Amino acid sequence: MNANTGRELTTAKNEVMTIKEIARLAGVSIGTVDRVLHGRGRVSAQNTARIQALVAERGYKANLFASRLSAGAGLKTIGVLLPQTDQDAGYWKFIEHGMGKAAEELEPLKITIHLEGFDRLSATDCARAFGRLVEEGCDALALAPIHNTVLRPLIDALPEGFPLVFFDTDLDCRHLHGFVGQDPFQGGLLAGKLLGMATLRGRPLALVRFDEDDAHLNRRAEGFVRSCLKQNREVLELHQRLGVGVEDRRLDLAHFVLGHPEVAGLFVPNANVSDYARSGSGLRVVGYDLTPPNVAALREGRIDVLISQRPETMGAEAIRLLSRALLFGEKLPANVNLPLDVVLPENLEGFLEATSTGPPSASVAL
Amino acid sequence: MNANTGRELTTAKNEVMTIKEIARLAGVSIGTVDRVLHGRGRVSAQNTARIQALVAERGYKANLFASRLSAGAGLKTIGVLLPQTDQDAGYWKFIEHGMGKAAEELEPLKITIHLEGFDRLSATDCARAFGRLVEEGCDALALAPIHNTVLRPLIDALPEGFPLVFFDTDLDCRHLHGFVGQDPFQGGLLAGKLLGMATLRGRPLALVRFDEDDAHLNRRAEGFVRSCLKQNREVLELHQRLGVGVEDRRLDLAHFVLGHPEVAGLFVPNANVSDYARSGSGLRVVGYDLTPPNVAALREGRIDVLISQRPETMGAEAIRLLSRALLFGEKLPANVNLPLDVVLPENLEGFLEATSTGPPSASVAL
DNA sequence: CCGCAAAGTGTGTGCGTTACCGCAACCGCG
DNA sequence: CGCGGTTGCGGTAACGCACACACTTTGCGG
Repeated sequence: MNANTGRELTTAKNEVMTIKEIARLAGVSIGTVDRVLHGRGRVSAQNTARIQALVAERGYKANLFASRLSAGAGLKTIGVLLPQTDQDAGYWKFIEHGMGKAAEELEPLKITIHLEGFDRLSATDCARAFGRLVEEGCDALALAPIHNTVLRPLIDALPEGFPLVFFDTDLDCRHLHGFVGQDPFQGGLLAGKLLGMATLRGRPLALVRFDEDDAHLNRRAEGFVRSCLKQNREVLELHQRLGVGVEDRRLDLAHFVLGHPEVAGLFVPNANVSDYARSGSGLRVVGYDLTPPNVAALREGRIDVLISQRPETMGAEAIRLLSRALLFGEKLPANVNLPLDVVLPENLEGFLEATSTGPPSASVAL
Repeated sequence: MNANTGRELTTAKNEVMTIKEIARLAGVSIGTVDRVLHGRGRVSAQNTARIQALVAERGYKANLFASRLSAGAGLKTIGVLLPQTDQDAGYWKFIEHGMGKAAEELEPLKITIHLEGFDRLSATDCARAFGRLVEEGCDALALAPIHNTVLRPLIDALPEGFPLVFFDTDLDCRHLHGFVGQDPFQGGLLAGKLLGMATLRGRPLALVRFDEDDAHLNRRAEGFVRSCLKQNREVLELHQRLGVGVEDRRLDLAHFVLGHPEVAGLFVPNANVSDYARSGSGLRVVGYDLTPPNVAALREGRIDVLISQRPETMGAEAIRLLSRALLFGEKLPANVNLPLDVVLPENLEGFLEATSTGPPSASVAL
């Protein structure tokens, strides 16, 4: 009989503690225990101490079902703050979709999601949306802290222990929180490596630089440059003004290629990569995100590799993290480090089908 | 005010139907409604009809919390059948780990997992383990149907509607079931493409063929050959006997390389790829699975790319699918198509950290 | 010494479902 | 007609927790 036969994956505690049992052991009534558990005072110091000791010692945990049943409507709300879904080439729409999937799963558990969108270009609009969210009286918050300077004081004003999760971008604040996202530097490294594999040794590589002051983008670029250094390759930069149309970008690219015929590969560190997809040149192209135009270009062979951050997974995981915190009192921080997905035409379908709400890391329907 | 402001992701039904309400509307007692709902008979035909109509019409759904609370012990068990975790280079151990993660999340929901391991090389042992599992009286089953001929009749003997999920390999049977796994043919295509990117055009590629009669492996090999055809490359095959040690494999490889100096890349369609990692030759190597020796070889640059099937996600998803079926009565089939992960040293960490229980597809912590 | 408040504690009810008990009406048989 | 058995149904006690309320004890001022 091998060691793998007939095992349980969870240590079944055959003795489940109930409030009644704790009360019996402490020699008080369940009312008193209840008051201690919920910290509503009006209990003598010694009883408080004894009950707390018993709870810790016997590992009492409230029965989730009884608890949620008795809590009347018991409806919990998760507030979500993210840019309008038509911005950033639909990137946020994917995230929202993942959240919707998670929300469906959570419906039987009486958890609702309340979305507030803001204009990505307006910090004040972001702050206003945050205000609306707080007024709603959410029980937990998930947000993309893009406008960190406006948001930080607002976040710091939240009550301590308030369940909070950031996604896409992390934010350093004094509040304990979870994070769901990707390592941008590593993504740049990866892009460099992929272009290195696909081009002849020694040929220089190019990088598109956007004027935007986006920390994420810059870290990706840094990673890319580092990778080129490791490969002893020259890096050329194609500077790109903001707010320029596709036509201009193509012209700029064509001009750049003419001026640097030796360049063998191009890295576009964001979702705009389809604007730089090759038309005639032999330039290898690597970019970010599975937006519709990018997917089309990948299928047509005008982009070689896309790095995906699995936005639906991101949305779903953020919601899952918070639900577990709400339902089971699971404590944050609990981060989810999303993998850097390498997408080629050959494995594209798996990423598209995968409704990709799935996570790279843990929860139930929770 | 934009369309993205203040939306709910779930359609909140403000009027929640309870058994009591249904009973009132039908002019009977809740006991009668309960009997109809659970099909325990002893209810007149017209009452049965009326109640069923009301339930359908008003969209009554049992309150999960009340239901599980009253169900006394209420403990549900998911049975899992998989090979012993020390076989296949620890591949199954990863799956088990993912299941353990999911089990942890599910503990508060009173769902337990019961594991039965079998010897991968013995079909009869597999059948015996299945028997033990059924005797245990599980409420749902997750299994890796490797020995399909022995298992099919046993599976067909399960009661109709029994929650059933296959993982790793799918099995065609008359039972409705879910599946969690990867497309092997597409994986072979991907391997071909990656080797194509990393090697000079026109140079031939090689494929290791194992004697084993494994449908999964063969499909991967087929995909690889197809990819080479598309690239107009010759494919050479390195036949490998089963049960041969690492030393012999290395010798065989060295011999092969000497005999075919023009070969530029090697595809090993399973987790044994570290045995073929390059020592001195310039052969590019692509293989499968993030086993410890493979990960080490990838880090050392002796393997170029690993394709991962994210076994922990597989395990976790299988469990999640079943929990949702058990808890919410979600109906199967519900498949999870796992993406083909492309792993290079640059994005390796994301896959290792990611505890990867996360899914590529949907549900709660459930 | 009474009244009154506050502190400390227990009791009770409700949440929705399930399981079980038992009543009433009807059946057929001796 | 009386009796046991069946069918159809209502009633109700858990399940464990949360909350409201009522009760007892203490302390203090009048």
